[in-house]
Amino acid sequence: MAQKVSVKDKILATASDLFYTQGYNTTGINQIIAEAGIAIGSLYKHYRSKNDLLYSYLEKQETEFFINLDDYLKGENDPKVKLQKLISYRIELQRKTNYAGCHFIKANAEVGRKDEHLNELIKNHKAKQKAYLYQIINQIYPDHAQALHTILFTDIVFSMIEGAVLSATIQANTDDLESIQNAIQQIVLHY
Amino acid sequence: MAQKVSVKDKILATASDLFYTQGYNTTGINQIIAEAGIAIGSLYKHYRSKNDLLYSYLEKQETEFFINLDDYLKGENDPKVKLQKLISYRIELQRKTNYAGCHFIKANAEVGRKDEHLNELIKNHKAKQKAYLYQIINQIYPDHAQALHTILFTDIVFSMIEGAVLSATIQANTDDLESIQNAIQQIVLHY
DNA sequence: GTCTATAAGGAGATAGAC
DNA sequence: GTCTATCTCCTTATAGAC
Repeated sequence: MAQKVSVKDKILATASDLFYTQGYNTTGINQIIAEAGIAIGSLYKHYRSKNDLLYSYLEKQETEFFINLDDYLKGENDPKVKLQKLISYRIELQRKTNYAGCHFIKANAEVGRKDEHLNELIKNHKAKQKAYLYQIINQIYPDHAQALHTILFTDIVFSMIEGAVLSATIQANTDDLESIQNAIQQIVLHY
Repeated sequence: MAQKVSVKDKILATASDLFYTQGYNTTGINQIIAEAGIAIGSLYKHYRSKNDLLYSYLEKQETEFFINLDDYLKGENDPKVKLQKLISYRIELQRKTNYAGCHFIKANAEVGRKDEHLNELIKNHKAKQKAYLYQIINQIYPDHAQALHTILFTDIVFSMIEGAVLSATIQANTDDLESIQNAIQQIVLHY
């Protein structure tokens, strides 16, 4: 069973790349089939519509994001270092993708809340990211005896990361991501 | 000189509203002229292209954003209160616009850095926002004798605001904006 | 799986009459 | 300023032959 790279996977890989780098609305079906080197009949055999392709793209990103993050943090036990590395993970991702930003934020800005299914995918992803962060911060401050409670600290760190990733897509650099990494490091070491 | 509302202004107002609420790429020229109740000939008499309309829209937003912010903070002298009110300003803006987010971030996500002129407009706006914030924070900590330097503190507050505004567009609420307002309040009061 | 043809509609933009 | 006509091109999606 299975060829090396199935046609279905090739379609999704090409569409994903185009949606991410040049946007969903400005990517046409014809461009997808041309760059994937497949026939239009094959595309509509595997995917009902362009919208269906968008969902599949984000569902795959959702899975891969956390698999790669787990892999990146594997073997690290100090939660303070984990938090630093979580930001390093985002920095490396931005550099690798030429500062293309977060897949989900981009889709949100292009399509928005009109599409309920899409909005659910995006909200779920962001909730998972926040929960992941909470779990690390809770290990740093297990007794909650800090100036800022764990939940509130998670909220502000989450917002910082979101804002700094956004800034990377505008400025085409990781300056703000490095700033917040530096500041969070200082906060965690001193308090 | 001047009618009550010039045709040129009406075009820009309609286009601005549509670009902001439903996006630039998904808004057509025909929709703009229909909702503005003007003729297509008039549109192209005042604006060279749809792209030209996008620039004019953001240039006007740039001006209005700071005029309204100045007005909102007018009469407030305590920099700590100013910082709180600056975030309240963003919270009110999001509630008023049904959580449509930041005009510039949306344009950045839809068009991106491909359009150099657009990217310049966006970078300038964000730089001005940061400078505005820096000026307030510098009044709070004029001697810099704090754990976090003024520049670094400005960076993280800026990222927090950006991230929390973004979150408002995804969640259709101001929870994260209120969280960061709360946290910043605590930080400023205690340190 | 491939190919081509085509439907049905929308896009941005221009030109000319009034 | 208004109106309508039109140009050219592109869009998503379907159908059928091979």
